[in-house]
Amino acid sequence: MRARQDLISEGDRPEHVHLVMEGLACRYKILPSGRRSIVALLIPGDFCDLNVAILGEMDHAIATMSDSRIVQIPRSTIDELIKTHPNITRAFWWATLVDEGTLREWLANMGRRPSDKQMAHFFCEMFARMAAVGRARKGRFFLPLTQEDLGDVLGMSTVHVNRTMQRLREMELLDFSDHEVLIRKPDRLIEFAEFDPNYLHLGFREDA
Amino acid sequence: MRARQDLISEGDRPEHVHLVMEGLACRYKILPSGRRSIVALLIPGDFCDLNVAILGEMDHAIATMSDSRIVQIPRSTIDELIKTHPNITRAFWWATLVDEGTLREWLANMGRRPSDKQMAHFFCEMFARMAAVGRARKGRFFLPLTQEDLGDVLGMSTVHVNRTMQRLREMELLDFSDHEVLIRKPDRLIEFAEFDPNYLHLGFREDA
DNA sequence: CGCTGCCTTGACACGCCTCAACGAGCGTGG
DNA sequence: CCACGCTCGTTGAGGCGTGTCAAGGCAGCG
Repeated sequence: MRARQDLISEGDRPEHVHLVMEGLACRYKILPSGRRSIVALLIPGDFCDLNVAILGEMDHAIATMSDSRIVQIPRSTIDELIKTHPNITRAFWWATLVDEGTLREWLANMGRRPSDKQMAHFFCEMFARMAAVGRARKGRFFLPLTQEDLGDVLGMSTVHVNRTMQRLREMELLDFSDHEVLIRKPDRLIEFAEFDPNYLHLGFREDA
Repeated sequence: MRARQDLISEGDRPEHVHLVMEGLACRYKILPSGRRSIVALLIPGDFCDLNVAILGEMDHAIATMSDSRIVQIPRSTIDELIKTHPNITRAFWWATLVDEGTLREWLANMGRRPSDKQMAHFFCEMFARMAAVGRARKGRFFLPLTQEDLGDVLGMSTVHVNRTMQRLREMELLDFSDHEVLIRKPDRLIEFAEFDPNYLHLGFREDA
């Protein structure tokens, strides 16, 4: 799929479950005021809408951020797997629980951290996730977001995103330009952001 | 359990899954700065930590807000159910997906709404949820939170919680004192808060 | 060449936080 | 029985963080 296209809209009851193979997508909501809130980013390996298999109706929309490769899996296939393969069901469930953990972290991050730490924390998370699926090398990874998108992720205005980024750059923690992130001083960034990846449950899946 | 006690702490790997029968509990995180963020409220009928059954380790803590009645279910029982009863697994999964939807709504709420609407939205949600489990009558329900707690839910300071509440009271939308909420003008409150309960997936479970 | 999208900057206003103090209710102990 | 200390709600003053508005620059592209 091309960049900036809706995979699914709020209220849909799609017949397929989507899985990101390549590229970047996001979950978002549009509020009555017209403002957008991005509530999750989906990277290769992430399911977009396992919700649908269970809940039926989407309570948010999903769109691509960049050109992406997306796999569609018929809902009936998922249903079948759930009925017959407890282990796979468990894995699916596991995936949604990790999503949930990430949401909690974002919520705490947004509610109780100053904007620079919040932003730093976000980049730490993306780095950890991208690295976990082999999409980061030497502190570098591709992140096709504009500053406006970032604002919708972090809940701040574009102007403030811009200024906060400049501060992180001046602190020599990271660079972000041309859709590429470069982590300059990983240790100091992690320390500054107070980043603890436990909520991502990356580990070696020993807990599954 | 008595009020204000931890059911589970971050990092625990408890042997039981907890279910709230009576009272109120919350999920929360303490940030390194010492600030608390409450990321969910658990009312009668809510599971506290199905996470544990799948993920193993808690990435947040859970505490009671009021005296509560809590049921403990051995983890092994849950495991057993998952292995042998796809329908029950599906129901558990359903529950965590609803939690997730609520988190997304809180996130959008916190990031992109002014504080008065955010607060109004929160009360709408609690009313809807309490009503759904028969804990609300005539626009009244019990909510054992202090203004400080509310601040940790909404991501604002106690002082600002206080002032925002006064505004909602002056608008004659609702009252909240002595741990009791009274919705004065439900229609106007819902309109003001731009509340749409779809994300709670209450319905009649037709989508399950 | 003139779009258009995105980043950047400045000025200004306001929302919200912090600090500080006070009052009301309430349980506890003298 | 009253004094005390606690928690919680309330208020005021002042300052900083962020949002808004507006303008300009730069690169890509038709």
